[in-house]
Amino acid sequence: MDFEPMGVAADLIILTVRDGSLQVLLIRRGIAPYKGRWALPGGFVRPAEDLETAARRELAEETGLGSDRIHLEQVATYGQPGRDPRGRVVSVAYLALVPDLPTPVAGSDAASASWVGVADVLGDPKRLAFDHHRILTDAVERARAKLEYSPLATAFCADEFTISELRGVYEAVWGQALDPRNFHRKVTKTEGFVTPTGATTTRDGGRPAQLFQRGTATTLHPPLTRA
Amino acid sequence: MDFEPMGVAADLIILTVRDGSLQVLLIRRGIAPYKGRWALPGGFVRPAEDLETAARRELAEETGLGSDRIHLEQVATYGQPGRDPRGRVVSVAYLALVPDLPTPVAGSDAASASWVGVADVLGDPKRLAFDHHRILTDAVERARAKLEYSPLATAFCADEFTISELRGVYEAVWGQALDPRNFHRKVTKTEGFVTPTGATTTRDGGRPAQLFQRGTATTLHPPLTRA
DNA sequence: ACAAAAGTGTTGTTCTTACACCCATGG
DNA sequence: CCATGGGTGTAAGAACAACACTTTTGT
Repeated sequence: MDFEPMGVAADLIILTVRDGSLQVLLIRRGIAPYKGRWALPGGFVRPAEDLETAARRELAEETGLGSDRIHLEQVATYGQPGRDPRGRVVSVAYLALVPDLPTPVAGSDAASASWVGVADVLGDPKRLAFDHHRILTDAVERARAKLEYSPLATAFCADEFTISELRGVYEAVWGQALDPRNFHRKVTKTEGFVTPTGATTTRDGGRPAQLFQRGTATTLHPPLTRA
Repeated sequence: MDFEPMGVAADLIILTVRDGSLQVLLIRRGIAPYKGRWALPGGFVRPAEDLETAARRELAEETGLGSDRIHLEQVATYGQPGRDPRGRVVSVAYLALVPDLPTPVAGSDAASASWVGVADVLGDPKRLAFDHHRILTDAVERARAKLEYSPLATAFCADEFTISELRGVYEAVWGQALDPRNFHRKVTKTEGFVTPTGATTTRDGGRPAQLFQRGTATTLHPPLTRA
């Protein structure tokens, strides 16, 4: 056992869909390095802590979300020497998908946290500190890909949702309009994707829509497809 | 910067297809802990070394493969406290896909390395040291999934290969027979998957088969599908 | 009545599957 | 000639895309 000790951090890409666009939770750095720049929330993994546990702890600290029901998955690990000017730090990136709750992003220790449009951030490679632009790019691509073959889009929705709300998630994440009629058919016919609750709502305007919950499927057959 | 220093290792899941079955390169551990058990090859990341560089170095050490043309991708990172009884070690797993070369697995520092059938190893959760059974499970599932939507199967083949050799890769990795005729059509019609070299071979017996090389595509549209 | 969104029907096209069939070689 | 694998044709069925059309609400 003869190794170089390194810092191990868990960084979070927390995504949500708000106002029809995909947004990411960023914090404004209050200290050097990269003071004043935007960064992904994150922090060091503690001695007796699992990687995912650390990610959930950070998630709770940043969002105030009792994180048990929040979707969280590991994306990749970044360890280029020099990626953190303070020393050798290896960062494990976790992707979190949260519904658009009226949660006002409980400001914690980090200076100020806020939701920022993903398209804006990805369009400017210098906006983020460290190698976070790269990490965000990878995480967003993961999310986009997983919507195709998994029922993950429901993670962005409240417990009960309408088909068009679900379609809004796809359209925001993929940045692409989908045919409401074909989408409706495909989603409701795919075994285990969504299950009707029996209730209806008129919150989207027009004719009342059925409400659904996530189903039990973990993969979608056949997948939904992007153009 | 106040963190618990940890060891960071790169572990390798080196897969190949030999004799019609998917095999993984394992080493027999010569020292405690888990002395005498099989384990994935790997080692600590050095101070000035990138994670992928470390993985390529280990790959070269274990297989003697000048690794530039070998497919290597990160799978996931494992960091449960207690996964290594010697101390806190976080392990970044890399998946390598190599052709069935007549390379006799250059024995290095590690006691003895050999190819073992993946089905056998996965069938016995106690065969591998540490949490390597879990890591192997994840890596194999990644490989199986990626064959569907990427031209990755060619990474298991020599520079020039026939369609039925490529089919043999799919059948070994998925553990499932495929229709030779439909497979042929699908592969040759998918833009950029394979390109004919013009040469033919009779090494598979029967009528001479065209030889192909990998194409330039990075994703397959439409994907090949498992049952 | 009208606008807006939900949801169903239909039609032509494309993809998939299963399998019949012919081709080109080695023995 | 025959066995072996390479490769093409084809027809039935499934999935898909585009869009006309009906339903049910709020205003």
